Order: sequence, then structure tokens, then C-alpha cells
Amino acid sequence: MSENNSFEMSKHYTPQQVEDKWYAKWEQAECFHSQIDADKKPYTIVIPPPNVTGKLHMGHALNNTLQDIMIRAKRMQGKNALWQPGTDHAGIATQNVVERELKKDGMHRDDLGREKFIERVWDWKEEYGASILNQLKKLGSSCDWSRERFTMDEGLSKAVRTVFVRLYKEGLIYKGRRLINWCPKDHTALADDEVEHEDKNGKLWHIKYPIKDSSKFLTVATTRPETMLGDTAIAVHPDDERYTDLVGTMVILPIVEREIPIIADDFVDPKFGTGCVKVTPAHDPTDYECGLRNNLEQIIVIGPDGTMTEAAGKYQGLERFRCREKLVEELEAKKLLEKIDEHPHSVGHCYRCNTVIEPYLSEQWFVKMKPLADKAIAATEAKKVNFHPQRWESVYLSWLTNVRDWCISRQIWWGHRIPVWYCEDCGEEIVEEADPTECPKCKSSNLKQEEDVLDTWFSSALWPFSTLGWPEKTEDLKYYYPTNTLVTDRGIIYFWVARMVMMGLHFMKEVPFSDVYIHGTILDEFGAKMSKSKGNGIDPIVMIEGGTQQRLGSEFKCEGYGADAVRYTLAALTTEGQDIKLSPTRFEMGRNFINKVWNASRFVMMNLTEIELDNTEIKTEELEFEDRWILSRLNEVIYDTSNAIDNFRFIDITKAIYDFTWRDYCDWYVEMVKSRLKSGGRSSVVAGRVLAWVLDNLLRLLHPIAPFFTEEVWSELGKIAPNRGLGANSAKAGEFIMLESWPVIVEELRNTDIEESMNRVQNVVRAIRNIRAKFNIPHNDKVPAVINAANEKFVDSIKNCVDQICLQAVAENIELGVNLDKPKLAASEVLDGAQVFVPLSGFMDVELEKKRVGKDLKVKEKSLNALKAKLHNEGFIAKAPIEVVEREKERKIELTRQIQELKEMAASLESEN
RNA sequence: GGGCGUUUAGCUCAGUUGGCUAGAGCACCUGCCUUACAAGCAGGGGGUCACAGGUUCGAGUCCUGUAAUGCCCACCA
Repeated sequence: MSENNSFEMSKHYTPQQVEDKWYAKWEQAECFHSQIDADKKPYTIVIPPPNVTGKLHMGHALNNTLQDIMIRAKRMQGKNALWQPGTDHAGIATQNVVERELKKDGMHRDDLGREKFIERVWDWKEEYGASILNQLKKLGSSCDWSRERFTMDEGLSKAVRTVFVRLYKEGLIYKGRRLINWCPKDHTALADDEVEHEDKNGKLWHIKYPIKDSSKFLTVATTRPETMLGDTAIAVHPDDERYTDLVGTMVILPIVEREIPIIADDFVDPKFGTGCVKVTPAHDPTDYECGLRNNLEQIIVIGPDGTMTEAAGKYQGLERFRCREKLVEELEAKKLLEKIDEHPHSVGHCYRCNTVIEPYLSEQWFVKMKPLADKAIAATEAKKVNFHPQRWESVYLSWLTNVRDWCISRQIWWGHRIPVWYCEDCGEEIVEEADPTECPKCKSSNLKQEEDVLDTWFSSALWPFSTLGWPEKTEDLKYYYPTNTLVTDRGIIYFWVARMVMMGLHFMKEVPFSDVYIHGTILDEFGAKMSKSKGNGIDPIVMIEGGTQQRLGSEFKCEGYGADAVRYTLAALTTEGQDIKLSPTRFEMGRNFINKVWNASRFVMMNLTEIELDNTEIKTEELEFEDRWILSRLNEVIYDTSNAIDNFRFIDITKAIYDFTWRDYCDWYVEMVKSRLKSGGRSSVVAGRVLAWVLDNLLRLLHPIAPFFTEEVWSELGKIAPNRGLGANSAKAGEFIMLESWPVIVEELRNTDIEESMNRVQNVVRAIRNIRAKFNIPHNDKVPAVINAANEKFVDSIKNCVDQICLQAVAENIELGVNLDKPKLAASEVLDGAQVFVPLSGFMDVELEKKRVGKDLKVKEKSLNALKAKLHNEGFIAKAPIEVVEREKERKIELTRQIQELKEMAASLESEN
């Protein structure tokens, strides 16, 4: 669009022509940039850093839309808004991606070696790592890209090392040989919360273990027979009288032929199975604990790659599940298998690759959690961190309360290598921030760094302060930390939110953010989680730009709704904490609304170019009825919108703006002002200025939700109506709406009397329109009408609006007053405070009208009866607040009047028949 | 096994501290291409608020229980 040719604005808004242009302008003008400004309060959000391997999905689109709404609103509200962006190195996920690429070339990471492989990953990151950030830009995200960080960049790596070394020296990081969760495919340890449990229909094998020096057997039940090769005891409950005599004697472990003791331990549930449990300390967490208590040997029979070890004897080298089959066959052959039961139980899977997790005994690094968790619990209970919706607080607290030590070492290559060195000569363990060159103890330079890297979440936990320059004592940290709001999904409350709180408190002595907003999860139209494997995802970029995608087994084509429509729709679907069932067509809601505002803007600009706008002050007394009404409503919607933003009520933000724009501004104000615009003169100037001012305000309110659209329209409006205010020569606006100030409430413009009058006008107009529709009056035929008011107050409140009523209802010769007679052959509607008659002459259908009146009478009599009963209730009169009782009494009087009028109408119709 | 949600119109959902006749979008019916908008305008139909008790003058809203459904946690060998 070029200057002053708004007549050529297309009937439909086309986002594709607008969005990239504005994003480039914003970036060029550094609109997203935030820097320290002592005169302004900061408002900071750190982005949940997407994985560098990531592709924008609907969850991201929702998450970032909500963050951008908050950031843009606060920026307009005068805060120094910083949205800190960046990406996460995503250890296992990224390593897997690059390994898959290598595989295509027939290579394995071992072929390259550690250094070359890591180089390869960095290359991959440089090439593809920014793609998800570019997608965030398509969404309109106003992140300060000049501050973009990566969890493995230099500064953040330094933060990681500092944290590790300090925690180590404080005794909060230690190395230990423990039973941990092992993924045989990714070949690494995992933290407890990285294991996903799935219910499976498994089997329970009952195996007979011969008792030594006896012909009898003890039967144990197991879901994992292959682990029996590593059994080192049989346990029974100490009080289980069936076995008291056997405790202390031995059984022969079948196949292996090892003698193992029968021990007593109260973890055994005597009611389950036979009450005898095989104990495999190296392959089961419960058995591990039992083994420690009873000093049992730990025999590792399954190796890190998921195949059986040398200790498995003849089964050595067999894959674990293949071994299970073979072993069961052998037991069966030896008649040692008593029975096999169906047994549903939960099986742990790797959250990255879905492989069945193997409990594995190995040396790993751990963070001692209790001291850190205690601080987080205390801070949360002191309301330093507030969850929205609040119920997530208890979920988070119960995790913190029961948290176990965090296994942070990973046996992969891509990540922060643990800053621990071992002296090859004297065995000294050296833990330093800087790479050591010699052993402090024996001065040897023969040092070897720990092979393991840290869990990805270790660096994510530092995100709110590491991105602001920590461990340096930066001004940014002083100014922006603690941040304000964290917006995320419930899925990472443990992984991320809790750990950030712990680390923030420990290293910064302050919580990292005061509010945590947990939004719902996006589901497909059937209520299922979106996933790659189900193919039910909706690609946000396709929704924004248009294109095709494979979905639910067929090709799905989308014209492209634009980022604003996508954002609007997502915000409109965001109710406090509810999951969102989404289908592609739901974005029509946003598209239609944006298009409606587009057309309203088009109307305004078309008209503004036709009238001589001036820069004089619009005096209050020059405002006409509808002007005063829309300005009053505008103030209300500013209040409601601001309030909704402060309370994270995203659906309420959209609803307030939608209703005001569509129902008030378009349906009524624009319609009421049309004739004035054509009439010329001062009245048209006033109307034009009010139209522009209200549009300007509503664009500002809408901007956080629909940034591209509002920027485009606002800039066009500025060309036609440079004076945005109602005052004389109001201050000239800036270049970008995104940097404009948030609309301010002007109390003097609130006018409840006008709103009440307008309500009456609308009711009268609707009544006439209703009658017109029911009796099929051609839409250009003006009808006469009689408004028989119940009192003078009603007459006074709308008497200046009679012409307007005529215009809106396509009526003429309206008679307004009290005690007016019903005209002949008229239809009527009874409203609060008045009865409207429309004489119909040739269109009159007495039978139809009798039906209408009868129906209305029935409904009203029913509510009157209910109301009478209520008012006869002594309890109600005595206990309900006076206002409520008074209101009901007035309502009764009004209803009685209406019923009376309906009855008279009915009688009159009878006589006309 | 424990914890937390959800159940309101044909569909998807609002309904903030209990209080006027329970709302919206989509879908549906009727009439309109009325020079901002058919992605639209005007009018309309449609709900024993899952069920059963209870508290209260008054319950969609609070309490107890039941049923369906979903999510999370848990050492169910």
C-alpha cells in the first residue's frame, strides 16, 4: 500500500504481504532490544530454550505466543521489556541427529573419534541450529536477538564449570557407584525423571529353585527371568511362617548352579505370589537396596549394550530379550517353570529414544539434592515463586520433597564435559574451573579428563542467570535478575522449573522468577497428544504461511491464516490450565476476526479521506450520543484487557477485545455514524476523529496478540489521521505501534447513563428488527413504530435517539411516549421499560402474532412465578443482601407490567380477529 | 496404589469471591451479495449445567459420595 490510497485496500486482509516486511523493520529499528535504563522498571522473560534440533510445533507456537503477548503488553505499558532468547544444545537429541546423518554415509561416531565428531556436531549446529529461531520470528516473537545465547557458548560453558566446581567443593556433587537408569541404545545413564513408564501386558514367570540338600523347591515369580543369572539371594518376609525354617539355608540357582542364601527382609510382600523374591542386586533398584542391607554380591549379567556379559555364562553375548526367550525355553525343558501368568506392569523407557531402560550398576556423578531442594521449598512456601494455575505448586513441591539425588553424568560426547581430571600417576582427582596442566599433588602432567558429559538440564538450570552474564557480576544481572514470568508446559516442571529455582537460590540467593505460568497441552481434534508417530500434528508454519503437510495419513492443504490469526486463535483457546483440542479449521476464528478488524479499518480510512479532518480540540459537548457511548465502552475494555493481562487470563483478553470491536464498534458505532459521515460539517469531523481515536486504541489493545496486522493498519491510519487524539494537535505518534504507549483509562469518559440509554436503544431496534424479520417486511421498507414507555425516565433516556432508531431499524414516524395506545393491526414486543408496536397493515398475520405473544407470555409468567415464590420466602427477605432483594422486587414489578401488557395485547388481537 | 484435572447447547469451550432470564465460536434454520466486511449482515431454534445426597434464603459455582474420562507420580518381584 502506498500513501493515501486506502480505497484500494483489498476486501480481505492478506497477511503474507505484510508480516515479513514488518518483522524486518522492527529488527532494523532495534525495537526488540532492551538495555539497562535506570528510569524504567525491567520486565523480563527468559525463553524456554528450544532444542537446536527442534522444529516449531504447536506447543512452541502456543508457548511463545503467550510470552510475546506478555512482553509486548508490558513494553507498551512502559516497562523495559526483555525477552531473552536462545537455544539448548540438547545433548542426546542432537547427538542422535548427527549420528543418524553419519549412518547415512555408512559411518559411526567411533570412526571419527570424539574430537572430530564434536566438530561435526558444531557444523551441524551452525547450519541448522537457527531454523527454529527463524520460525519463532515468523510467529512475530519480539525477542532481543542481540542477546541470543546457546547453552554451550563460551559464557554459558563458564557458568556450567563454575557451578560444577562450587557444588563439588561444597560437597553437593559427588561420584558414586550406583544402580542407575541406563539406555542401552543411547549408551548412557539417565536421570530418574528421564525415564517414562508405560503400562505393558507382561508375563510373570514362576520359576522353581531347588532347595539345597532337599528334593523340594522354592518358587519365585519374576517379570524378567534373564536377571536370574545375577541372583545372589532369595528373600522372604521375616514374619512369614511358611519360610521361617528355611531362612539361612541355601537354594541352588538353576542353570548357573550357584548356591545362594535364603534371607529375611521386610521389603517382601508375603501376599504377592509365593512370598519368595529372587534378589538381583545389580539389576533391580529394590534388590539393589536389599543387597546393600544384606551385604550381597552384585553380579552384572547385562552389559551396557544390552547383551549378556561373561557372568551370564553360556548366555554371554546374547541380546537381553533373546536371552529371556532362550532361558525360558531351557527352564521349561528342565521342568523348572511352574507356570506363566499374564501380568500387567509398567516398564521404563528412554524419553529420548523409547528403548526399554535397563537398571545398570555403574560409576556416575550425582548432585545431592536435599539441601538445594529445601531452599526451593522454603522460598516457594514464602510465596517468592507463584504458580498459575496455583495447583501446580503442590505438584512441584511434592517432587521437591521426595527428590532423590540427580544423576548428572552422561556417557555421550555432545555436551559440557565434566571438569574433573585424574592424575594417571598418583590417581588424584582434580576439579578446577581452568584446565589443569599438572597434578597439584605429584606435579605429574599426565592428566586425563573425565570422559562423561553433563546432563543437558544441568546447563538449562542456570539459564535465567547464565544468560545475563553470570558468573561475572554484570550490571545486567543486577538489573534484570530475578526475572518476572516463566511461561512453560507442565511437562518440564521437574526437569527445568524446579532445578532453575534451586540453582537460582543457591548461586544468586534469589528465586529466578516470581511467576510461573503453566499453560495447557495442545491435543489433536480427538483429544490425543500430538506426536510424530501418530502423524496428527499441525504445522504452525503451514497454518501461518500456507502450504501442505502430511496429516493423519493424507495430504492437508492450508491457504495460510497468517501469524496474527494463529496467535489470536491460540490465545482465545487458552483458558486457565485447560488442555487445548485443536484442529486446523479452528484458526478460522482468528482469521475471521482479524479480517473483520481489517474491514472496519478500511471503512474508517475510506471515510477519513473524504472528510476534512482538522486538528481542533473535540470538546465534550460536541460529542454526540453514540460518540459518548463508544468512548465509555472503550474505557471499559481498556480496563478489562489490562486486567486480563495482569492475571494471565488470555481468553479474557481476546474476548474483551473481540466483543468491543465486533459487537460495539462495528455492529453499532460504525453503523450509527454512517449518516453523519455523509452529512459533512462539524458532526462528520467529530465522528471521524472519534472513529480514528477508538480504532487507534483498539489497535493498541490488540497489538500484543496481533502484532503484524496492527502495525500495518496503524501505520496506514497514521498517514490519513496524523492526529490520533481528541485534543487539539495531539502529540504525534511514533513510527511503530509496538513502541507506543498502552491505552490509558480516562475516567471522565465513563458514562453509565449513556450506556443504559444505549442499551434501551439497542433493545428497541432489535424489537423492531425482530418484528420485521418475523413478518417478512422487505428490508428497504420503512415501518412506523410506537414506543410505549412505562415511564418518563425511559422516554427521556432515549428521546434524542429517535432518528438513530429509525436509521438502525429502518423505521419512520416513530411515536415515543407514555400511555400510548396500541395501533391497529400491529405486532408488538415487550421489553424492559417499554412496549414497542409496529403497525403492519398488509403484512399483519394475527395468528402468527398471537403465537408470539402467547409464547412470550408463557415464558414471562413462569419467571414471575419463580420470582414470587422467592419473594414469599421469608428466609430470602431476611438473609439476602438488601440490594439483591430490592433488585428482585423491582424485577417483579417490571415483569408484572410486562405480563399485563402482553395480556392486553392478546385481548386486543382476539378482537381484531 | 497415591495425587491432580475434566464432565455445561449437535461440536469445541467460557462462566474469577454462591445472587437478575446460564454465555461465546462453529454447526443448524429463515431472510439478505444493503457501496467496510458473504471470512459478512439481520433474525431465530437449541441446555433437567454427568449422577446422588448435603450446606444455604439461594448452588453450574461450596461439601460428601458415585460414575465416566484424561494426566502425573510410585521400588506392582
